[in-house]
Amino acid sequence: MSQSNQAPIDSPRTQAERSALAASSMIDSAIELLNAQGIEGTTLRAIGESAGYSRGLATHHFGSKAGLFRQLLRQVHAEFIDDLHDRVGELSGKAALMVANETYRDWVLSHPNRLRAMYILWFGSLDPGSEFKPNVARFMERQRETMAEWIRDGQKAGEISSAINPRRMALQFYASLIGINHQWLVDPELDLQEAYRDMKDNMLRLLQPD
Amino acid sequence: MSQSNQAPIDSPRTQAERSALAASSMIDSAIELLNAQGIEGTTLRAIGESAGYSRGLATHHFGSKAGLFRQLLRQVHAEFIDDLHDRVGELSGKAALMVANETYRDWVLSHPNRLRAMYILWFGSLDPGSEFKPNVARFMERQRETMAEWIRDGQKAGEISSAINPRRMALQFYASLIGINHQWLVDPELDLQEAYRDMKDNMLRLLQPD
DNA sequence: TTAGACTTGCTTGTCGCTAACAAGTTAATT
DNA sequence: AATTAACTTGTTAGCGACAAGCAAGTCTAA
Repeated sequence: MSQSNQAPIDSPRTQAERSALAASSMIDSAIELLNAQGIEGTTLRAIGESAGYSRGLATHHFGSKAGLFRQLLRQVHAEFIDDLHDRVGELSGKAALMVANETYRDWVLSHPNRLRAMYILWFGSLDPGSEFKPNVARFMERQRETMAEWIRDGQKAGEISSAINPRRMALQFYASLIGINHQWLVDPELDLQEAYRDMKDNMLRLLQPD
Repeated sequence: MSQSNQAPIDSPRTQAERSALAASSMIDSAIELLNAQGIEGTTLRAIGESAGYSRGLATHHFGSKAGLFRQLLRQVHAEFIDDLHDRVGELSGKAALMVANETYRDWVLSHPNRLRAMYILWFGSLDPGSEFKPNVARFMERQRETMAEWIRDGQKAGEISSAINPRRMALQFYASLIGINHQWLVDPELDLQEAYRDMKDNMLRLLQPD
């Protein structure tokens, strides 16, 4: 297998830089490998070597394969949340929900490999033995709570039906998101943008006060 | 690891019976192991031995781990479809959609291990290297098409809004189902029955003619 | 019916690969 | 120069997969 990344030509001066670069290169390699080969094909040896290092460095840095995936998820989760936060800004209620929908859709287009890697790990995480399932559960719970908060704001503003239970409706919305992305991963022919548009329309319809 | 199943005391007389019993015992063992240990922990050795046979029989029967999972899914899919068909009967339109929802919910209660094993494999199937992804994709596509047909019937009968695109709405409904089950698997504390009830209410609301 | 040939079900031996850990080497910091 | 951190290499147990062999069941012919 050819090396898709290379060790830096000018090695960084400090240990911290050297270490950080190695970790980040290996995370990037892992994302590419997850997209190309799946979880099984993403071996620690392949991660290290395709990042330009030895077969053992990934283990040394992350302790275990699960440790690496945990770190990978932490990073992608943080990137997504930062992006979402920037785009939602001071919005709340319906508007925030719509922007969140669009942020997801745009990630599919702009960072498809990162999103796919994240979902591959999410869906792989429900193995009873999985060590990073708690990370996934916590992230999803926080996302749902954020959505529920937006719904509450929208109710106060009168733009969302007060008959709705925010926490439960957030769960339904989040389920739609996950289910759509799953079906897209299983069948890449699926028109994801159309599905996102339909989901958005349905959400608006369900939120509307009578 | 103790053996949860045992080889039959009275060995069946014919080769065909012997073989069928072995295959079925190993599939059952695999379902239990998937629930207890996940995909990784479900080794071919454990499957064979916990069914009362040798470490090599699962490989011999199913060719590979993927082959075994393929067969497992084929069986569980068939069981589910049979059950669904029995319960839906001659119903169509809204009524059929509601019965399908209830059938799913009841499976969660009556065959939790079978359902969980199925979902573990579904979610594990989107590995690029997965050999049983096509099975999953085809099953889901057929289920969606069945739902779309019910929606079309409901539109003809005037009980479902004619503004709806059946194929696309079926995708949305199916996504909800998958997403809810995923979140339940990640967090078993989640109130699945409540989520199913909410999903049903939302479906009715979305289908309703203006 | 029954003895030997044949077929099928099952077990054991083995190989290459993996994750993980330990021990060693090289590079940076003090 | 001494110490610490980053990285590489050696090694082990366990995995899936395949091949070879053994045992149980089935068939055929006298």
